[in-house]
Amino acid sequence: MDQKTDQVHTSQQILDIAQRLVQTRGFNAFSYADIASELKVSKASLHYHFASKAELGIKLIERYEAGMERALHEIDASGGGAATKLRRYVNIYLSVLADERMCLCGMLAAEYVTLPKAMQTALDSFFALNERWLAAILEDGRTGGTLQFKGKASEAADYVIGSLEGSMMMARSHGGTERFDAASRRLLAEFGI
Amino acid sequence: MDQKTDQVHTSQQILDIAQRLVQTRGFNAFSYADIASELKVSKASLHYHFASKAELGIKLIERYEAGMERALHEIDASGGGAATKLRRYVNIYLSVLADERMCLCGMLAAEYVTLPKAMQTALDSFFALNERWLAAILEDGRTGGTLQFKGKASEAADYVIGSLEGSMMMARSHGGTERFDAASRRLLAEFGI
DNA sequence: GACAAGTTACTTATCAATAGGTAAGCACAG
DNA sequence: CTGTGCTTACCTATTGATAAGTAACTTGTC
Repeated sequence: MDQKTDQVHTSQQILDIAQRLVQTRGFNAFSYADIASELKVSKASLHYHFASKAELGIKLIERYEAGMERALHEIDASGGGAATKLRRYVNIYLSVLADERMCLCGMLAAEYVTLPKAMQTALDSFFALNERWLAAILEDGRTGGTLQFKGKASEAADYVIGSLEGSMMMARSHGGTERFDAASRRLLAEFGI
Repeated sequence: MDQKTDQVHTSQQILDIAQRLVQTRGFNAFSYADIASELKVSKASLHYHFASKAELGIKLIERYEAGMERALHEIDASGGGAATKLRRYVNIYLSVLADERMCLCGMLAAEYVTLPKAMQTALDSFFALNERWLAAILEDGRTGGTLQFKGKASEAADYVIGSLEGSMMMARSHGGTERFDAASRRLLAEFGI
């Protein structure tokens, strides 16, 4: 097999495994050894691709944010009103939970104070992206009369993010998505949908 | 000094320090060495009081749940309607956040899958207590006309807990309580208060 | 009330396992 | 023969945990 392809392939595989481990166990509860044994490569090989755990963590957040950005653009492009877009946003969280995972960044938010500064900065950026996008959708919906809420759209956006992340966390220990479903329906109902 | 008093004293101090560490850093991100150096005792001494980290964790949750139970009984006894009681419940979370901490159990919920079974069970019990109490208050308020919401009270209670825990988590990385204040006001508004 | 026999609350010293990380070198494609 | 993608073989620090000992106090027995 081609080496360059291999490199990309291996790097991606490392990130895939690491992401799943962070989403299920958290950043402080997995090690290079965990990835190495699963991928059947040496720990040193992991250090070749990601010099330090902090660097791996940063790449993980950046990739996750890029994926989220793509998903948000797809929602933007897919047509439908603000209410539909909000529903689709909630469904992103639902699909993560259905895979028995936490949101990568929700997990990392819990570990925030223990993370390297660069990871904290990357995390801030992820949540800022979500807040901006959500606030715009909410404001748009209120203007168009399809969404109802009071106060600043940015505050409402923070509320939505906090609610979804928290409900996800709570639902995870009970298995299944029922609790999250109920909570997200309630959240959407607040906006009149 | 009296020995028995000493034991209680030291055990409490260990729990106090461990609790703060879990609430700020998480269970997987602190060690016996952290407590030992802060309390200026040997690690072995910690193992004398709490044979294993898992045992320490269980005691931590049990004590926290007992404290919560006391706080809830105080709210019950303090008079006032369901709306006032709900407000006071939210204020418990607010005071924890004002101390720059996460809810102990909210933190542990994030680490759920990495915890010893006995800790998971203790955690379940904590959240079950909160859910039961909240559901009763909510149902009471709805019956009395002081709180408005739709659907099952237990589901509404789950929603409140998830929202509060999540908003707390999100607020923590931004310092201050403003974001949590805004979110909790919005949450309470949902119930018509 | 004296004194042996515990008990309590620690200590020092040590352990195996694991953490993240590095140095040096090998195989192989271009 | 050079660079890429790895490996083997380490290293140091830290993890939770244990063994063995000690000083200080308590308890039961005579």
